[in-house]
Amino acid sequence: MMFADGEKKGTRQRLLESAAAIFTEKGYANSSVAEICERAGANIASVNYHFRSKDALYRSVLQFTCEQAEQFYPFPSVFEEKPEDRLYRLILALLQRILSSEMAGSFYTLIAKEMAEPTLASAGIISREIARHQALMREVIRDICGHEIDEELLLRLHFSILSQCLFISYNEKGRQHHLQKNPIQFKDAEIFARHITDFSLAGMRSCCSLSGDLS
Amino acid sequence: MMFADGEKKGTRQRLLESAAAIFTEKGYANSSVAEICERAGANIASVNYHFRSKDALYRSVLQFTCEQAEQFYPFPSVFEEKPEDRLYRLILALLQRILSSEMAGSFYTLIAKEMAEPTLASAGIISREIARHQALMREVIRDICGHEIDEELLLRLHFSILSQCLFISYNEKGRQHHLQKNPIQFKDAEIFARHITDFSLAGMRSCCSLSGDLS
Amino acid sequence: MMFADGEKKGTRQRLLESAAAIFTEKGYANSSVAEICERAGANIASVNYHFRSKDALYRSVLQFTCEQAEQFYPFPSVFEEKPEDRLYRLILALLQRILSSEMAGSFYTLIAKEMAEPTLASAGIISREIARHQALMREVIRDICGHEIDEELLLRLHFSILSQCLFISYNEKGRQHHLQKNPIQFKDAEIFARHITDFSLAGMRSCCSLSGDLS
Amino acid sequence: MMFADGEKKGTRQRLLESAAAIFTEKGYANSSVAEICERAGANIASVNYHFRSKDALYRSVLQFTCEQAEQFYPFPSVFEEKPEDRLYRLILALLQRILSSEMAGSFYTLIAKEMAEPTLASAGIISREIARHQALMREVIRDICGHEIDEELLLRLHFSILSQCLFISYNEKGRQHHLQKNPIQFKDAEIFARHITDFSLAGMRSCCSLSGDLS
DNA sequence: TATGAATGAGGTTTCATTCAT
DNA sequence: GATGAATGAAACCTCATTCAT
Repeated sequence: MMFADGEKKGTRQRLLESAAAIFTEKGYANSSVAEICERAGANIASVNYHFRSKDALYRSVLQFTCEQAEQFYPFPSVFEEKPEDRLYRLILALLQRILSSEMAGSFYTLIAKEMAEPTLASAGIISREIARHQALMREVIRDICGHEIDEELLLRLHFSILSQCLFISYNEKGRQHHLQKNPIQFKDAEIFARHITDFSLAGMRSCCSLSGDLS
Repeated sequence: MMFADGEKKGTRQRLLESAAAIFTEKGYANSSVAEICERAGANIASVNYHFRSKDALYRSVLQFTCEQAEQFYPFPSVFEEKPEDRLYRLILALLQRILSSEMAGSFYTLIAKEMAEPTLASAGIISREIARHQALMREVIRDICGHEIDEELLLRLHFSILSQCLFISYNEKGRQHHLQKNPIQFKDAEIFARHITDFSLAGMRSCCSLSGDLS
Repeated sequence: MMFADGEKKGTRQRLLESAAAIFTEKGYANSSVAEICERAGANIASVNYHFRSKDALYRSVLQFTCEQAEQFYPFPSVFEEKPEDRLYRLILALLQRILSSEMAGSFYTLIAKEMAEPTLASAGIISREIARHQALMREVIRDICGHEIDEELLLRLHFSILSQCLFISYNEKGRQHHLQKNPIQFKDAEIFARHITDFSLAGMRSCCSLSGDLS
Repeated sequence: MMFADGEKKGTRQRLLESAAAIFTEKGYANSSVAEICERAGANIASVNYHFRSKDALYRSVLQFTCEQAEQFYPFPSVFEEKPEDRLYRLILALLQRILSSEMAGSFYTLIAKEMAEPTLASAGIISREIARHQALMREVIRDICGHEIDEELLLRLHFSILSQCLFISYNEKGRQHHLQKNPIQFKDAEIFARHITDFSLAGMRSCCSLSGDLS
């Protein structure tokens, strides 16, 4: 059922947004169906009515936040300018997807939580989406390092870049609590993207030439 | 009551080890006292007898795994060889602490989980230990980049290195499930440490000279 | 969902009545949620569904029995006959509230138990209701002893009267067991009210004139 | 086992005193064996070792506090002065037994709690001791009202006096919390005894003459 | 004589889910 | 299409008691 702008959102949609926010904040295990319904102003039975189970709701949330992220902060297309700029744009989009408060929840924060404490429920969509992003990233890395790059090295470079990006999601009460004085905000996205890009560009080039020298 | 080496361990110790393993595997919220006791071959009330609560048990596990890590894989002392080698040793020790299967659980995996989904119970020991490791890392970075390095940049460099190390802990069912074909094993620690070191050394130097150029 | 008179009561109401009876009989600490649910023919989780906790159920029971008492045996209005008769009616109403078996539980028996072993949960409603009854009682005492009566004396007279009334609640297995051959029943209420009134009237007058002589 | 003055008290004695204090403060149900042992500086198994069970410890505490009360504040012998003075002394001794802080616990406070929430464990000693005090009280009442007094009336007069005395024990957190501004202290015992005596003397005389008139 | 360790029964509470309307 | 009531399983915790030394 679709609503025109300004019309009242349906219960299903409100549940989706409420759940997205709460799962993003607390993770799957620490979120209760009751709390999600309460924040959505819906009946406690509505989750099971609309989604069959908490588990299925979670999967719907992954789908929903994934689409939202794609819509708000699309990844740069492959056919663009210099690879260095594409890398920056790719990293920036990732950070924005994590730090933005415009969306109901953050798909990539959920992904980061899934890495730490996987919910078997997630398998499908997360793997698919990561693969999609990975393909873009590998393309960029190849453009920078040369297409003859070793597969193992490619995996590791992707790993190094991705880990820095997802680590950004451990904000507020997690990393910030132990490491950071001030929480990282959306407006810092560009600065951090710049840093990660520069850091990683140098890292990539160095690793490639080392590897090249050896072979 | 004291036991000679090799003799049967006391219940408290078995609980500690069982809990370390289970918390490391599943995280705090997904672990149940019943399961911990069962694996330890202990009565379900024994957690309360020995530790007062699940929460306090968790804190004891943090303490225990922290000490174990320090004992098995100590960080390199400050008074050592070249800074580049010290960086490598620092990173290697971290990866070993995460990947080793010799210990009952992994303190740094618990830290990584705490970053993703913080348990307020953790505050003390984790902050303290992170600060300790951070101090060592900052010292190395300063030795490499020069002691006049900007504080903001120092924070970001530490962030970039640490994120790669902790991300290694998202193994088995997490990252591995979505990213990796094969789980990372203890024997890979040196390879990965080498990679992260090289990648980060280049990143650091590049960021420093960029920063230096600007000033 | 509404029920016509005589129709089956809702679970919430059955829980309230069951809890009122059991708390009145055994006190808070000796009553278990399981027993309350069993007597109400309800699931053990229903207390939490309807009242959130045993504690909150207890507060609801205080409220419920208080209203019931007020409805069944209202205190005499201030604008009545001679003060001596008002005193009698006030005391009688109190005893009836304690001894009646028409109501699910006895608010004033709960109050008496709270005096002996206070539950911090009770504070609000009990203090309020006691203050209400105290105001009525002080008014009567003043009418009998003269309005210039000393505040200290007023407190003590109220104390002497109230203590006799509440002591009546230590019935069945308490006082009766040690002091009384036969339990005091509802039909004895008038006899006892008569006794306490006469005893206290004489006491009040004597204390007042003694006090008057001194001044 | 007896100890000379100044010698270290045995565990059994320390348990008795600790239990007396805690039972007096919280009542049987709200006191835990663990807390009693802790306050006594004894092992948690010591209660069962020395007394067989919590229940048996409680009975020992009743016995112990009863003897202590008798020793510190003996009731006036029957062969004394005027009945009015004897009544005063009887009431005063009761209040002192309740309010004194010299003793490890208060037998009469325990009695008052037993009235509100009887522990079947208590039966024996409490009935016996109450009967003893009742006999003294009845003797006094008879001396004042005349020995031909009606048995029913005698019971009621005893009831009226005793209820006022025991009500004093609902101190600190109970009655005081709802009724009293300041807690009643040991030094107030005489004032209260005076009040209860005067109040009750007048009540008794009035009830007797009323009863006499009727007959 | 005494104790630290351990236990089992039972308590309250949480929670996802199902039922009946 | 939606909901308030109800439920069963399982979680954590408390506690008096017992065991083994």
